[in-house]
Amino acid sequence: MNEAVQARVDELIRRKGLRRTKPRDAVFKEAFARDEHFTAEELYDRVRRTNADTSRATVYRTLALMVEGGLLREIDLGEDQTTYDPNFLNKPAHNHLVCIDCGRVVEFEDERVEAINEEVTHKLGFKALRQTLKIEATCEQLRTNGRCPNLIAARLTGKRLRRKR
Amino acid sequence: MNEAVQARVDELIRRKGLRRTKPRDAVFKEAFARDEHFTAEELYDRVRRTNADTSRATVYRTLALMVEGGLLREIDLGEDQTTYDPNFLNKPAHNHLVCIDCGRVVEFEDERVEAINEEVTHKLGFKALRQTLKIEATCEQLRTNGRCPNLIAARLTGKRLRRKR
DNA sequence: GTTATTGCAAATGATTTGCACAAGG
DNA sequence: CCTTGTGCAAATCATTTGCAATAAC
Repeated sequence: MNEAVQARVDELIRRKGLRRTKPRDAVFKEAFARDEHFTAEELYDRVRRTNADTSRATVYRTLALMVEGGLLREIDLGEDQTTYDPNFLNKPAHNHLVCIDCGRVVEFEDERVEAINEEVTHKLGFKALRQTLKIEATCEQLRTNGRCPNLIAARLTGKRLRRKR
Repeated sequence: MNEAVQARVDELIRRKGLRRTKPRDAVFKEAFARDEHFTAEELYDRVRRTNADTSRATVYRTLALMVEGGLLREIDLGEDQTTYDPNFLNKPAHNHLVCIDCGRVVEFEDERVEAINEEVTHKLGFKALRQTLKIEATCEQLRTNGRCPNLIAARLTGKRLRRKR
């Protein structure tokens, strides 16, 4: 959790008149410890490693707080569980490409997409607030070489590649 | 349900070796009776009006069938329930703008967005399969006039405007 | 006749919530 | 102190599933 994030957390605490508590701080910290997306359960597991008495309820409650405060964004990766993205503070308008072969998620930015979005939205009589572009794609490497490092890694870690329980 | 949709349904039935049943046909028919998005529960209600003995289970099962067969797409409108969009057969690459003031959803197409998506995706080493762009926006009419017909209508129908149970 | 399909009710699973106790300011 | 925050367990609620009965082909 860098200074910029720290500042946003502090501001959130202040603005909402919240109290500083150990469990909540542990969740804040863990959420921004890496730039990876995570589910509530994954974050819970991570928090528990250093803070064994934190409850799921607190994790969920703090997640809701961060989303409402604009620190975190919920993104739709086609999973049944909600996925949280901690990278919007650094890259406020980034998009996601999801590989349906290996499940890898690549973030990318492109100001042209935004410009067009703004234009279209304005033409329709609205004012764009935020946007999410998700591209589902297949892996060229896999198609041409018959193999892709991410797919191999995903299989090794037992990662579930397609949606639904 | 027009001929084109009918043909796709027939093809799905044939390709999967499914049987023609009354409950299932009722769901197919109702799903494409209008070009509006719907939730499973809404579709269930609509189906029940003409086919009072159809069960929720069949509605869910048929929805899954249509999604898998590419007739319907699940879209993320920020609701807790899954929303289904029957318009991808006619407009395979359309996008959604969601007004956070009144909840109205506007569909739009723009080939420039697609072109850029293709380019970016290719550059990243993937091949785009499908994409979803969701723009969350505020209503200019509401901001300047202090009122917007959709918001009034939404309030009248008791439509829930923001997410979560 | 077989096999797919259905409706029902029970199961599932992520998320939320009520409540009594603990901790922050 | 006086609230806000917490953990726990129970509640929710959309969706899925097992199963015996029913309908396709």
